[in-house]
Amino acid sequence: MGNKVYSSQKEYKPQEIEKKWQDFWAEKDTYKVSEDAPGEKYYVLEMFPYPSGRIHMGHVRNYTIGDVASRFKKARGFNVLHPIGWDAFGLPAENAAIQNAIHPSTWTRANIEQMKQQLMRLGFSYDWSREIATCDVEYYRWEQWLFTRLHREGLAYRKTSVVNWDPVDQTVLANEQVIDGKGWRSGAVVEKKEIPQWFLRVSDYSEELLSELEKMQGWPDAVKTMQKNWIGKSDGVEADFPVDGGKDVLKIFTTRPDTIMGVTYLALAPEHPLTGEVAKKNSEVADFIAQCRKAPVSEAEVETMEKSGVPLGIDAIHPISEEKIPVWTANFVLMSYGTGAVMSVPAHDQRDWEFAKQYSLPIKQVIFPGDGSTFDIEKEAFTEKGALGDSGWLSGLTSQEAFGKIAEYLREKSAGGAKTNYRLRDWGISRQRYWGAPIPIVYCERCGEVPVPDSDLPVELPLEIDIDGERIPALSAIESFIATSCPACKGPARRETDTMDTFVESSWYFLRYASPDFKDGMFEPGKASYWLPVNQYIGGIEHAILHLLYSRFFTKVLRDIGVFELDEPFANLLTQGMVVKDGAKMSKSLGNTVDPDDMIVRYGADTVRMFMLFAAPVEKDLEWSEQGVNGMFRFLGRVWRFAVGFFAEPKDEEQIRELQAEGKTAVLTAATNRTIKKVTEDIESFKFNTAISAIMELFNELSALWKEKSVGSEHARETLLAVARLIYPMAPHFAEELWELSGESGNLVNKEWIKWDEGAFESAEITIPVRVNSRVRNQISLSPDADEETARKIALSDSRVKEYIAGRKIKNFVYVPKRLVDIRV
RNA sequence: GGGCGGGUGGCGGAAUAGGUAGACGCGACGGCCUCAAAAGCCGUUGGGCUUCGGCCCGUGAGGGUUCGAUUCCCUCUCCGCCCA
Repeated sequence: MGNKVYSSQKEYKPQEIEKKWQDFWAEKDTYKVSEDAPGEKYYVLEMFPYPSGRIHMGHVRNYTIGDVASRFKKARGFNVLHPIGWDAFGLPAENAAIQNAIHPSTWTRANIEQMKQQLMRLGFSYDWSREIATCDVEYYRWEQWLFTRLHREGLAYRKTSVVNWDPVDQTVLANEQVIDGKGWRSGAVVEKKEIPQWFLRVSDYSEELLSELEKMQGWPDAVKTMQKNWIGKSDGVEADFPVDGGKDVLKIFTTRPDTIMGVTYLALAPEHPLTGEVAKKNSEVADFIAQCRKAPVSEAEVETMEKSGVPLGIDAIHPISEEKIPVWTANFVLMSYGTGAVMSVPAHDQRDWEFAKQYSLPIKQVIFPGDGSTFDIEKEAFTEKGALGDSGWLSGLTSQEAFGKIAEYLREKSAGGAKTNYRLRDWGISRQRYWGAPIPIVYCERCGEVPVPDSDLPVELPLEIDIDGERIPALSAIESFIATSCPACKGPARRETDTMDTFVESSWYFLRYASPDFKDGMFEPGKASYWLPVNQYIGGIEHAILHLLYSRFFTKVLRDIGVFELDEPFANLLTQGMVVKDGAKMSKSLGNTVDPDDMIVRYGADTVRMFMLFAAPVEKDLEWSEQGVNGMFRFLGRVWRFAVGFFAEPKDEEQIRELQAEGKTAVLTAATNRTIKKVTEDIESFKFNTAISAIMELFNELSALWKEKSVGSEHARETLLAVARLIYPMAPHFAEELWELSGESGNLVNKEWIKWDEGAFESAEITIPVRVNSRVRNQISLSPDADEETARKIALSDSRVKEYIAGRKIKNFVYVPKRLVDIRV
C-alpha cells in the first residue's frame, strides 16, 4: 500500500484508518477461502442474525468473539472458514408488513443490506462470497427437498394436536413462546386449540441425543445439563388399567411402580379421548373440559396452578389387585406427556395427596420408612422410597425390589412392563404464517397427502400477496398458489398452506456454508466433509436447548437417510453472556439500547471491539459502560501516539545505542516474551479480558522504560511490533496501520502468529517473599532452581527476617520453589 | 421443589494442581498544561491506626483441614440463570 498519509497524524483517527483497511480487505478478497488452501481446516461459526433492521450490541459481542477466534486461528496456520448469513424468515417481517404496508421480502432485504454494511464497518473477517439468506428460494428449496425425504421415511408426519393458540397473532405458539399463559409477542392470553399439524419425529432420537452428550467435551456443562433435562429420560413401568364394563384400556406410565398398590384413583387429561367420550353424556365433565381449554398448558404453569378435577363416573380395574378404581379427569394431567393418564397414589405423591384431600378421596399408605420409623400420612405424602406393606404378595419387598417384580408380573400378564419414557416431544413445525418456507405437500381427494416430487421443487412462496394479518393461514388467501394438480394422479388437488417453523432453516444452515451455491443438493458432500463439523460455534445461551438440539437432530437424520455422514455438528460451543445496561438486558422496550453505529462513529470499531472483549469474561454478562469504552479509546490513543512518535521522529542519540549493559533491556525482552506467551494462551482459551490487560501492561512498561531512557530503540521497536501483532485479532485495523507505519513488509492479516522465546524470561534470579508467622516481612532474591538449603540460608540471613524471628526457635520452615518461604516461630 | 453458576475495593473485574489478594481498566481525588475548556500528562486511591519506619483488619456469615485458604470440606445466607 505504501500509503502513509495517516502517519503524519498525531492523533488517533480510527474512522479514516478503518475505512482504509476495510476497503483494502474487500478489494483483495482477503477472507475468501477454499478447500484446497494449505493448513488444517478450522470452521468458526457465530449464530447467524435475524435481520431485524439493525445490529445490536449482543451481535457485536458475539461476532467480535468469533472474529478474534477466526483471525487468531488463521495466524496459527489454519485454513479458516468464517461465514455469515441471515435467518431471514419469521414473524417480525410479517408484522412490519402489516404495520407499514411493505412486503416482508422488501423489508427483509433492506434490513439485510443495512446490517451487512454495519457488520462491514466492524471489520469482521467474513467470507462474504458464502453469504446466504434462508428466504432465498435456492436455500429453502433444499429444505423442502429434505422434508419430502423425511416424509418418505416417516420422520415427518401429520397429526391433530392440541396447540397453544395466540388469538391475536393468530398463530400456534411453541411452549417456550408462552410466558405466564400469554403470547410472547402479543401478550394475549393463550388458548388451546386442536388443529392438524406437521411434526418431525425428534423423539425417535431421544436416546442418541441424550447419550451423545456424554462424549461432547467441547460443550459447556450448563448446556449439556439443560439438554439432558429437556430430553427428560425416566425409567419406569407402563401398566394397563382396563375400564370396568367396557373395552377401553387406560395405559398409565409411572416412575414409582412400587406404589402401585396404593392407587386410589386414576386421573385423565381433559383432552383424553375417554374424557371426551364421557363428556357427551355428562355436562359437568363437558363444562370442565371447556374450562380447561382456556387454562395454561406448559408444565411449569400446570405445576403452580390450582388443581381441580371431576369424577367421570366410571371405574378401572387395578391390574394386580383387580379392585375397582374410580377414574377422574384433572387439569394437572397433560395429554402431551406420557399417555395422558396417570395413576394417583395420594399416600406417596404430594400432588396426588393434595388432590385427594381436596376431594376427600382415600389415601392408602403402602410404602413405609425403611428404618422402621412411623410416618403420619395425614399430614403430607411420604415420597421417599422404603419397604412395601399392605401390598398383598408384594409386602416386605423394598421399593427397588418391587420395581422389577411388578414390571415382570405386568409383562407376563400382558398388562404392561418396564418402559423408558422421554419428556422430549416431536417437533411441531407447522406455522400458519406467510413469511416462511412452504411445506411441500399437496392434498388430493383420491391420493391423500402427496409430497411434491423433486421435479416440481421448489414450491415457491408467492410474492404477490396482501398481508393484512386477518387471513390465517396467510397463504389460504392465494387461490393461484393453492390450486394445483396431484403429482400422483394429476387430478385436482390443493397445496398445504402452512409454512415451516424458522427453526427448520437454522437447523442446517451451517452445512450450506460449505457450498452455498451448490445446485444439486443441500450441499456438496465433498466440501461439507472437508469443513464439517464446526470447530467452534459461538452464540447466546438462550439457544442452549431448541436450536442446538434441533441442529443435532438434523445432523443425525441426514446421516441416517444417507445424505451426510456426521454424528454431531458442533465440536466446541461457546455461549457468551448478554450485554446489559443498568442491570437489565438491552432491549427496545426498556429503552436502554446503545446503537453500535453511534459508537463506531464516535470511537471506531476497534475501540468498540476491544471494550467488548475487555469488560467481562466472555461467558458472563457484560455491563455496558460508555466510560469504559472511552477508556479503551484512550488506551489505543496512547499506543497510537507513542507509535507515531517512535516511527516518525529521529531517535535520540542516546537511545539509538543499545543499552544492554546498564539498561533494562533484558527486563523489557523478558516482559515481551512472557506477554506473547500469556496472550497466546489466553486467546486460545477465550480469556480476552486478561489477554488485553496483559497487552496494556506490556505497553505501559515499554512506555515507561522508553521515557526514562533505559532501553534502546531496537528493543523498544521489537516490543512495539509485538504489541501490534498481539492486538491484531482484536483491533485489526489499528494493528495493520501500526504495522504499516513501522515500515515492516506485508500485512498482519497474512502474517503468522508471533512466537516467544521461553529463555528470555527465565531469568537468572527471581524475587520471592519471605513470610514469618504468615506475614510477608521481606523479599529475597535467589535462583529459580535453588534448593531448600540455599533458600534457608538466604532467608535467615536477611536482616528484616532476623528482626522478626528475634532469636526465637524456628518451629517450621517451608520453601516452595519459585513461590515463597514461610517461617513459623 | 430440582439443577447449574455466583457473592472479592465506589464500579467492571484479576489472582484458585492452596503460596505476596485487589493485576488491568473505570470512577474519584490532588497536581501540571491552558485566558478558559476539551484533550493530554504526572501522582494518590480496600478499611483503620501510625512516632511515617511501619502495624492491624480485610475476598457474603460461621466453623473445619493446613506452616499457609478468595481457592479444599461442612453448615448457613443472599443473588442470577435454566428447569419443574
